[in-house]
Amino acid sequence: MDMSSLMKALDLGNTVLICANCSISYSGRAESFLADGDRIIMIKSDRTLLVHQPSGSTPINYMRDGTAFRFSSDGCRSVLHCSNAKEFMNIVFNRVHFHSFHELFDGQKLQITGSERDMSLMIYNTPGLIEEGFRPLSMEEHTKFGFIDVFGFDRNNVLVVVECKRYVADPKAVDQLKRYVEKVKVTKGLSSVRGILAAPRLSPSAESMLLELGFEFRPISPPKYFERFDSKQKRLDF
Amino acid sequence: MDMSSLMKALDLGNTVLICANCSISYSGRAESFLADGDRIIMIKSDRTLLVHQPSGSTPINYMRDGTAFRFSSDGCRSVLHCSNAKEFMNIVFNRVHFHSFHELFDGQKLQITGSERDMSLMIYNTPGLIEEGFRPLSMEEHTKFGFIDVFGFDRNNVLVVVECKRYVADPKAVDQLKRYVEKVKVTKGLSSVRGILAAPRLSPSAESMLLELGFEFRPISPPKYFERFDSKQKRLDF
DNA sequence: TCGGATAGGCGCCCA
DNA sequence: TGGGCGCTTATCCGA
Repeated sequence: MDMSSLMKALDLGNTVLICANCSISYSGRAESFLADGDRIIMIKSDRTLLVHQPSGSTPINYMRDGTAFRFSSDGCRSVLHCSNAKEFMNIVFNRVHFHSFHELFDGQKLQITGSERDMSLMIYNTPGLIEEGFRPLSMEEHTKFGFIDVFGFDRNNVLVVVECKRYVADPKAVDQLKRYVEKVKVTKGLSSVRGILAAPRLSPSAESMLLELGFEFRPISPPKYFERFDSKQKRLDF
Repeated sequence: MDMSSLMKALDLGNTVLICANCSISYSGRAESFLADGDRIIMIKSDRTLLVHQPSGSTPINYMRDGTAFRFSSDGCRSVLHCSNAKEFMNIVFNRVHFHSFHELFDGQKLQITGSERDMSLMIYNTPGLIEEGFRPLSMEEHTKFGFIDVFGFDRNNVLVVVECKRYVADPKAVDQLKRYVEKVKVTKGLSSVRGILAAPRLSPSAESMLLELGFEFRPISPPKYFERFDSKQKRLDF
């Protein structure tokens, strides 16, 4: 591998692919070592470095954007030294199977639907999903009461806090709902505030926690969630 | 790009790299679309697919391991159809800049220190980090009381639950500690159990929550954490 | 920049 | 396989 051409490619903002047998040491937020093996190394134009093993979705090692790179060689082996403000990584190459540089143009962002926010929006626009007579007041109230997903009154004018989860609601979700309900109680000086957890489904311990706290569950899925796979789910078009 | 050779490479368990201008549609756990741009596509031997833009550390699109791939072409454009049990993805190629296949051998796992578990271990082995007279009983108790990091008695034989966080402890960490303390109280039938949060630092709202609950904070960092960068931090050698 | 929360989170361990 | 949870989480969004 021609080191100077690689460094030049990085300087030009190219994206670099290297396929090599190497070992990797990391020190920073933690410390790690990865013994010899074949990996794919990707260095992006923003100086993010990713090291991928031949299986798994997450990189086995990585450095965040803005990393500085330097090559060295002790005759026998070449080493890629990577560093940023708080971290170091050394990649020791045994053999480079392959490498290439690419100038890539991509300014696109992912357009996505089916997030937790979309779920909040659906409930806000169709309050009957929670119950007859539910009147949402606000969405994503970041100021007075924290980060409440949907917030409103029930038919008896009792305040309701709704927490949405796009997948199985677990104990953490109940913790979170509880925290928001407490916050609203204190802020508003109320003794009674309802807590409702809206999610496709509840985990067992989340269910027992919810019961114990006197909170409620609504089986609701994010819009478009699995619409193609679960024909039984009623779909609300927005 | 020769589609049949690519499919053959995948069948052989090779790892595939493609650099191409493409657009991507996804439907499954959510629904998304990514307009035309240059990306790096990686298909691993376990049939994980990753799509990387020229910046950022996370893939912009991906399919999990065990995905099935099929190519099609309508004369003008070729399309890679990806599917697994619950998800679909279509990658529509405008132009393939480059592609290659690699047979990779890597059975190595990352050896890492500085995790939350290492922090628990450090406290378990050096109880004085919590306070004089602290006697740990168990670590990572997964059975009776949940997932408590460190669990023990103080000098007055009062039960102590310690929750470790390797970075800034936030409101969720306090929620978690609270949940464990409650669980122990109920399980053991005790009225008084101490809760201690061990972390390098506390977020503001975590601090006020902790205070309100009568819990305590210990400024402790995971072993080796930033040892190389923060010379002011007292280091305990293990 | 910091704080708080979500994520198509992923990956690991254990029942 | 599903629950529970840590992560060198990353990323987004608002103050």
